Amino acid sequence: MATSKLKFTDLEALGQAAECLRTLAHPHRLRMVQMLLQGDYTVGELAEACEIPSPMASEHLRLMQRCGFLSSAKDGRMVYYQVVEPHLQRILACIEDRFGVGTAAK
Amino acid sequence: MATSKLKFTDLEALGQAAECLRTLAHPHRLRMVQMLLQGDYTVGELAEACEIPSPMASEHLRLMQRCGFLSSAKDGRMVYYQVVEPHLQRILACIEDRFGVGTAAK
DNA sequence: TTGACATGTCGGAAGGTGTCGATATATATG
DNA sequence: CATATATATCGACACCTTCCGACATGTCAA
Repeated sequence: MATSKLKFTDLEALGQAAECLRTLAHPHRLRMVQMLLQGDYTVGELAEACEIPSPMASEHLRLMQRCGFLSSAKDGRMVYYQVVEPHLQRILACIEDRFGVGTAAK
Repeated sequence: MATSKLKFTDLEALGQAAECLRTLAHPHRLRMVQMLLQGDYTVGELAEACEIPSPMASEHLRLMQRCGFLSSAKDGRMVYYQVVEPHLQRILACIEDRFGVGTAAK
């Protein structure tokens, strides 16, 4: 191909992008991000929604916090997490568009 | 939280989404998808751009084809791959927006 | 203080993934 | 035919992630 004005992201940046995507690529973490994009939740609430014990949820949240996806705010003995990475909303919208959104409006 | 009309994707669908994201979450595969969104390339061209041997590129392409991301067309002894999953363009746009696009316009 | 609860952290076992080398298939050239 | 090229596939190994159990930290209530 006669490379005219093609622009590619360099492999090093793509390595960081891949790391972020791998952090996101887990059903429980996807669920947590999806929930946190719609409101604030504690570790326990997120754990219950994912049907996993709280310590494991805490570990997933820690991974996403280290990636810069989430921030946490302590309130008493509860900890609320929030989404701080703005691109997550667009990516989750893609996923919901492709894999559907549950009709569980309760 | 008084769950009013929150809609969450069920965990099984998120499992499939996570599998797709894991397939995408690799620097070489991201580069291949980025290139294939801008034109047609052979296995060898993709391998050279990723600085990996062709057999390894072939393996990455096979993974993405099994995920439904790509399709292939044979022309002589070359094989051209194309992007067939429409959401990939939006996701790559997100990644380029977050991690930048190389200014290597040659 | 003691006890209960919410969250966080550590160590190890099991499974999956990436990478490499060698080999296989298919196609064009001489 | 033999050879070279392009792509695909297989086996094996190291590495990473996930998960679980146990324990630690921190906070509230009595």
